[in-house]
Amino acid sequence: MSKKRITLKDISKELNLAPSTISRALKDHPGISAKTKKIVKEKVDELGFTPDFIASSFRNKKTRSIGVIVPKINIHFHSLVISGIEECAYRSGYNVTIFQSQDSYKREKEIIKILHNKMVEGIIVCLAMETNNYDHFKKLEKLKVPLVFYDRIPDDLEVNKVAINDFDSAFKATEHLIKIGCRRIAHIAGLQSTGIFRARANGYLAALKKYNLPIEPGLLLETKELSYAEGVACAKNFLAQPELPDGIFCANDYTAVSVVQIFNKAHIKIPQELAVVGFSNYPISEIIEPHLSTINDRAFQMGQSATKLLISQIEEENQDIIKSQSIILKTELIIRDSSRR
Amino acid sequence: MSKKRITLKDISKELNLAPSTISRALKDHPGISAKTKKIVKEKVDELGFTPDFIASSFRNKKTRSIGVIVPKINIHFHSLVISGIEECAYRSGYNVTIFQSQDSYKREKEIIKILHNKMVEGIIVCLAMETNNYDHFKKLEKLKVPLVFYDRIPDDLEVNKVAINDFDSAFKATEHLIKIGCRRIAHIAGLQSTGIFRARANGYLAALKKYNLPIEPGLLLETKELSYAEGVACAKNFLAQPELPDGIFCANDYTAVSVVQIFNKAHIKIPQELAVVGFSNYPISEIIEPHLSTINDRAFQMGQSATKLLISQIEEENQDIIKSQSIILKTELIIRDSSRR
DNA sequence: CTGAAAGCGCTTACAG
DNA sequence: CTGAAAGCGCTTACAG
Repeated sequence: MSKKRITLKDISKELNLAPSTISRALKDHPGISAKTKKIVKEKVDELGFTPDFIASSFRNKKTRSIGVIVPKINIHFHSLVISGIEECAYRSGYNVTIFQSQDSYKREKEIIKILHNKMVEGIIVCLAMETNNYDHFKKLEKLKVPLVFYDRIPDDLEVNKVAINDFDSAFKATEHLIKIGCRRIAHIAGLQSTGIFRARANGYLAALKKYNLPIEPGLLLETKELSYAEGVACAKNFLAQPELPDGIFCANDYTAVSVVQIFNKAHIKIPQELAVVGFSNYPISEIIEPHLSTINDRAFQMGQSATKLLISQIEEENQDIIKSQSIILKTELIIRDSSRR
Repeated sequence: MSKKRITLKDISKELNLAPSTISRALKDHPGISAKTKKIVKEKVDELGFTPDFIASSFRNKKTRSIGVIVPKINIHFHSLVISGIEECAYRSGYNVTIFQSQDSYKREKEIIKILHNKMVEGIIVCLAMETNNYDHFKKLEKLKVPLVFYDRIPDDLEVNKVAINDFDSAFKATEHLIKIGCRRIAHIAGLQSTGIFRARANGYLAALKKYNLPIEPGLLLETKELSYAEGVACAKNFLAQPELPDGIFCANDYTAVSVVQIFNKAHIKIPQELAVVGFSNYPISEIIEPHLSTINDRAFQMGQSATKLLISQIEEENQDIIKSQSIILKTELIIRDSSRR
């Protein structure tokens, strides 16, 4: 499609040297004289030659490219993870090819099939919501394609993974509410069939238990996707209860924002009468009034760690001794006005 | 790295057929008997063969892969555009390799160099903030690498581009404020050396002119990056003026949100005493109270259109007759409570 | 309808 | 320090 590319052979003809010499000179191969290297590099610059990357990928069986499968790119958390992936990959000389599963199991399988065609040297995945069969990943493992999961991770599979400790984070958040004096603490939870949301709910429950606070089923509401609208519904549910909660820990920031707004409208003072903690440290948490206490979930670092881990596996010489690694990132409780008393 | 891949040759040996026959059978080539196709396909399924994509890319000089350069992935607008790009590319059988320029001219040039190595068949770009020299793109054009720009576009270059009409959109927004009765309308503008922000400011000015409203320099404030914090500063500036504005059109939603919050705190009623319109339809515009009127800037469609345009250029047989195309997407003024009287 | 052969542009083991 | 040769796994023009 473009006009004819310049090849190694063209350079070799121009200089009366073998193509192999040109190739080596360009790679600073030790067994080539400095003089030869110099004239080769000059000619290459003059003609604007760049080696054909596909040809050399083909020859080397190395594409220096990694695949990433996310549910949706336009979710802030994932866009931050991708940003961390790209940043780390770029510095290491890899490119990032990106796919959206749209939370569909079928599409995830299709993508795996495409990626398996060896265009990538390794894959980073956040599972689709629908996925609960992992055979497509097991196939990849057999072919020794390095694989790293982040955030949503296959339940009981020995895999490389990067995650935060959702249980601990939820425990910390709930404990914080207890320590500032809350005694009737509610939780807006994500879908309990998803591991991370179950862990957050369990962390909440564990904190209540540790401080001998009663556990009331009516104060733990499960949502399907932690949407703003679902948060509004939960907040109204709490408001309608005979005794109001004095603290709410929400499994994400969107639902926490709805709680803040609905209770504001009901003239219940935040944080004096109701303290609120969210989860994820979305940009909105610093904009809503009062600013929202939340858990920094380290999305950018998650992308970086996943990439580092993946690349280390790709470049590991002895593929046989590789063990699956699990990286747990430390989260941080950010205390802002919504829970500052 | 993986165990030995199965190749065409392996299949051909198993079936006592020539590799060329296998290759053709798999592509449903007309000159192969249905019977042969059937046995080939069965064997291929049995052995789990998939053709080596790199080898065929190398042979065909086609990677079916497009490159995308965005300033930063974790900006909502860009993540939406990328989402549109991925969606459209996936349906057309292309993959998307993504790079962040981090708004650096130097890095943008490096990326172009990497991409030029022919790993991609075409490129979609949103210029880095710093970029005002386009030589690196001109080089690509000479090599006939299809190129499409979106959002931030080289000033006076004949290129393929997808954008919205910023002037018209700003005009519409300002006109809306005038029609609901505002007479002292301010504008929080983006950096005026950037084309799109200049166009928005000009649209604002044109609307004032058309309706014979006075143009007061003190009511047009330029910011560097339309950040939330800059919005706060502008809002305070307006509040300190002897006569307050009764309408503000902001060049993005973040600054509009700051205006809403600062004026709320000063007990100025929105929309009764001050009407506000933002730009971009960020998720926060539907969360902040009162909900924000804004311009839907069609980010997802922008990604889709850019991809369609790029692919049409890639697949155009006769590369010589290609003219650069310019697609302008229609924006939509979304009226919400912040400007509903 | 099928096969033999050449070649895409590199890289590397081998030879000198 | 340099070169000749083989080959990565496909595809396609040519021949039959």
